[in-house]
Amino acid sequence: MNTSRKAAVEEFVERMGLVAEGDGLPRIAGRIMGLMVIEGGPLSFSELAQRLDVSRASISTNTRFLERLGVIERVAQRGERRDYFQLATAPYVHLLQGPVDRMMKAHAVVAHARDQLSVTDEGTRRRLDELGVFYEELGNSFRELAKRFSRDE
Amino acid sequence: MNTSRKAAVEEFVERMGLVAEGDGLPRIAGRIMGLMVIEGGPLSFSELAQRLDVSRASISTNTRFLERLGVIERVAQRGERRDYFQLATAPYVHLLQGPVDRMMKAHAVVAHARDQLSVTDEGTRRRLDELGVFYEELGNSFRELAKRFSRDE
DNA sequence: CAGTTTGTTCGGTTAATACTGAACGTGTAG
DNA sequence: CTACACGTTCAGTATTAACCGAACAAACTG
Repeated sequence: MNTSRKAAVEEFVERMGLVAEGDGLPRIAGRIMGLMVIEGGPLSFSELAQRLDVSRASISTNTRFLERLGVIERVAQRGERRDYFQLATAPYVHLLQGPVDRMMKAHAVVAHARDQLSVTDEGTRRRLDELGVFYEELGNSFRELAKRFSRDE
Repeated sequence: MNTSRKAAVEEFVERMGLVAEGDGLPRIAGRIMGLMVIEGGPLSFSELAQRLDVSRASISTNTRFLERLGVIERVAQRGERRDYFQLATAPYVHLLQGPVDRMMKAHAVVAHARDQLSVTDEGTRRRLDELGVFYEELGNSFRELAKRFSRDE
């Protein structure tokens, strides 16, 4: 039964890798997240490399990446030299920052275009506004979600 | 002054290409969208290739892509053999379908994992639930936005 | 019927980037 | 002091996918 659990965990970790890839994150980052969701406790650098069967170099770059994002945090173990990692509090909020920035950027692109050439044609202005509202609302949704997920859970 | 407008349009079109790329769409698809937002009217296949300085092959694949997505539609011109394209009604809703699907998929991955090994550890179950809720809520937000943008605008 | 235009499809090239192996610096243990 | 463990960095490799040119079928023109 332990073997089937192990298989299930591995499957989940792999799938989280693919999910992450779909969101534009490196696959290994997703696999790290997946493993950390399963195993709560702090995992050592080497343990990650071993369990995921991945080079230490990749663990280094991806833990730094997730750490910088705010999804995981590096913790020290008393008397241990190794680095340990665990999920940050409210880890998933930080996954929304990238999308929020992208939407703001997109909105700015549209607004800039509107300022430059809106005068000319009425239809153009209307279509630019619609597109601008789209990106704006999308950004707002992400921000609201982020607010929700920063409080609780 | 016409030259500056032309430059502004080109800049916007290029930037829309980059925005699209950030959203995981092919750059040319974004450029097509950008051009169509500026020029309202139906644009011919050849015109697109010409204005965007892009191979007809790319126009073919990307118009098909956007058409399939529902963002643009292929329209006929009386007595014309060429294909013309224009923005669909409520074009941007369809850009949300992909994200919605991805979130549902992600949620399913988490739910499946939860079903297989939730029994064992309490913390694991909690963390899986949190992640599941995250994807679920994200999907819901996309759906709500889609509903908003399918009505008006 | 020959020749042209239109859009699609396919094979190959190119560009971006995730990942690895190896070299390195630092700290620790024997 | 030598040997090893740990994490980072860099250069090279591999993989993915966007894009193009060319060959093609279909439809129209003279």
